[in-house]
Amino acid sequence: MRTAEREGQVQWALEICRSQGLRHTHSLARILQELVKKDNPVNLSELNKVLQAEAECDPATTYRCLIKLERIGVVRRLGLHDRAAYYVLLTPGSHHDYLICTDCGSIDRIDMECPVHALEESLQKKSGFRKLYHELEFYGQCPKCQRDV
Amino acid sequence: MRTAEREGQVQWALEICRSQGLRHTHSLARILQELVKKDNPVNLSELNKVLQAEAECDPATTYRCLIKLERIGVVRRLGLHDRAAYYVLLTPGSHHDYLICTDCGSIDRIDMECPVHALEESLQKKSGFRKLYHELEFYGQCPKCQRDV
DNA sequence: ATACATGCAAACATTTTGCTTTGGC
DNA sequence: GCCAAAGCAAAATGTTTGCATGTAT
Repeated sequence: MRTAEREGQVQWALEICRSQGLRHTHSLARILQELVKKDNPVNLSELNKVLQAEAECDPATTYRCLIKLERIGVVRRLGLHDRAAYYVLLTPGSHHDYLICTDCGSIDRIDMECPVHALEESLQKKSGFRKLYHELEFYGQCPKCQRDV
Repeated sequence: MRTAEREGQVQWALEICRSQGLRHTHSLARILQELVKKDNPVNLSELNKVLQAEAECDPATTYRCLIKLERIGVVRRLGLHDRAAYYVLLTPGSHHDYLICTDCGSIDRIDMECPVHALEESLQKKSGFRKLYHELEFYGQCPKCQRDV
């Protein structure tokens, strides 16, 4: 991804934040930048490793920011197998499924057409649930970890 | 599910445990019984609420049992959204996807043909991952929680 | 000026481990 | 009798909250 493209995503997110009444603070901007830069689910401690190291924001702040961002629909929180919660930026039209190694925990985005969209719609009608979305992850042992046994 | 059927599942699981070298203890049997009875993903604290109350087994024991059960392929650990680890019995031929309420946390099993199986196979070839399986969950707001707003 | 956001520290929840004792084989 | 499993208690990990202070609007 090009720098300009990243910058655009950050701007897009900040725009939504502003329109939803969040204040434009240094912490918020930095968190969004990191999320865009990683371009993959990240958990709190990973984020904090970067941000705290630079004394740019406190873990509690990161945590609270992410909650707000989730509430306004800018990020999504994923429950991957780890004990930690993971967060991804929800840029428009971007939905991703993941391939995760049960041994080393590596997370790869799967580039394929998601096969679940159609079902999601019919399920929404059948179940009466609202605001439906899904999470799809494949787990297994990655090539590297197969060798390391 | 009928009692006899349940009993059969427990026996099936115990059989595998034995063949894999696990000892047939009271705790193990009780944990399997609970898992069969719930017939839905359960987390540690739910299990312990029942088992500890009856002084039937210690949380640490439950925890360690589940790890063993997972290792030998009798249960699967799921990473649902509330960050507690959930466990389900993996009876042969049973794969389930879930519909989960983001508000109250209710977990419903979805009775539909899983649309991901075919993809799983091709992904296994393409990625070089081994022992691939997937986890698919739909999240949304259930009818009851829509009313409660 | 006001309300929201931050930082720090402490509280919580849950999982994981160490060690001694018990009990299945 | 031997070794895996259980029980108890403590450590580790990660999340969440309280409160005083700072800062965007």
